Amino acid sequence: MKVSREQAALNRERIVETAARLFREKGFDGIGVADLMKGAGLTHGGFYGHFASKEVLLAEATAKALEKSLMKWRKLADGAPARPVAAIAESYLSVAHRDCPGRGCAVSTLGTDAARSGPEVRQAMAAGVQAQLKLLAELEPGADAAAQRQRAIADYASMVGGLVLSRVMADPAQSEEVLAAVLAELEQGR
Amino acid sequence: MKVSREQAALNRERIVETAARLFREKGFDGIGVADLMKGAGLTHGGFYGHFASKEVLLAEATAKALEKSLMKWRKLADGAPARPVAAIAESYLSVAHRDCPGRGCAVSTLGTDAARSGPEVRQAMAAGVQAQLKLLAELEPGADAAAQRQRAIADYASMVGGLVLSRVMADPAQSEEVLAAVLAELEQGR
DNA sequence: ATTATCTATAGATCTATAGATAATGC
DNA sequence: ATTATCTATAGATCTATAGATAATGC
Repeated sequence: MKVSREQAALNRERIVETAARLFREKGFDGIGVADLMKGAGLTHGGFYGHFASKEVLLAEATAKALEKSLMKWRKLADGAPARPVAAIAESYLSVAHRDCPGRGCAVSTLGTDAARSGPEVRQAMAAGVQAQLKLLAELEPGADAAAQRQRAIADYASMVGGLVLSRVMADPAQSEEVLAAVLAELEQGR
Repeated sequence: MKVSREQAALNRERIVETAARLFREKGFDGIGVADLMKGAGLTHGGFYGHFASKEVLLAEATAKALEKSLMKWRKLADGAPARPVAAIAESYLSVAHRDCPGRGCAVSTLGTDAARSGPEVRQAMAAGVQAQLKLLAELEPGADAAAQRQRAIADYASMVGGLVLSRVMADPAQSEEVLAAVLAELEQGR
């Protein structure tokens, strides 16, 4: 039953990764500790050897999800140096992203849950958002740093809101109209 | 114990109003039928005389909340005929709105919950969003109806995303920076 | 007689803990 | 000997239902 320390660390990692996916797919209250552990291939009693509470995992999974998003943004920007923000926006406001909430931006899937959560979770998400805003601001055109940051915030808000709206729309045509409109207006603006 | 038909209809109405507030404040899974009924001054057993299930109430409360938002937008637009969209955006991206989720836009509080819900709830929210987009499009400047609608969608997405981000930010200064930036960029765009 | 509401509870599920188990690491 | 995981369960909570109650509406 017992595993090596190394394996235990890998198990912990797998719990966080599984949680980062399942929370984004089902929401904070949509998945329980037992099913979460099952998803990671463990039994639910073992959970509390790794985490003090479900909420601690929420915070960690949120941070992990946003770290991965930041890495993805960096890659997208590096792959399109002439128009990095447009590359990020096109990826963000895509049908693929809309249909894969479990691997996408945690703000678009867990933003409202986080806003209602305790300080640990909110802090984790706020820090992740700030990191993404920092990168986005560097990539934005603009007269000065303040103008770049303002644009970064506005663009991020458009992307988050656009994706949330596209997921609310049950009709695919309506949903894709939203994605296309937000993207078009975003690229028109510059 | 029994009340008149008229009173029963008023009670049903009060359950929906209470639900519309509490769901927006606490999320779909953050409030149970018992507490909901308590909030409406009734006992929880009586709930199922009015609604077939909690999910049916979710859909109805969502529709009610969005109807009220639409009425508010109409009023704001009528009160500022020279710049109706700006008036709506200023109200939407305000500290007051951020701090009163229970009386504010249901997309900003329940959008991600709705995206994970069944067809009834999603349909209710999608219909509410379409009604708001219709009004907003009429108020937008633009060469033709298509341009107006595109702007309406993009502006709505900015507002929703901006408010969600502002609620994620635990630090008031950061939160208000988001509101101000989205609003400024939105008004600059025209 | 009908029915809106209440009390009580069934049955499921959820977080967290206690204690047993068995393999690791000294 | 230590400890990562497992089994089992406590205690709380949640949706939904059953049956009783008492006031309305015919």
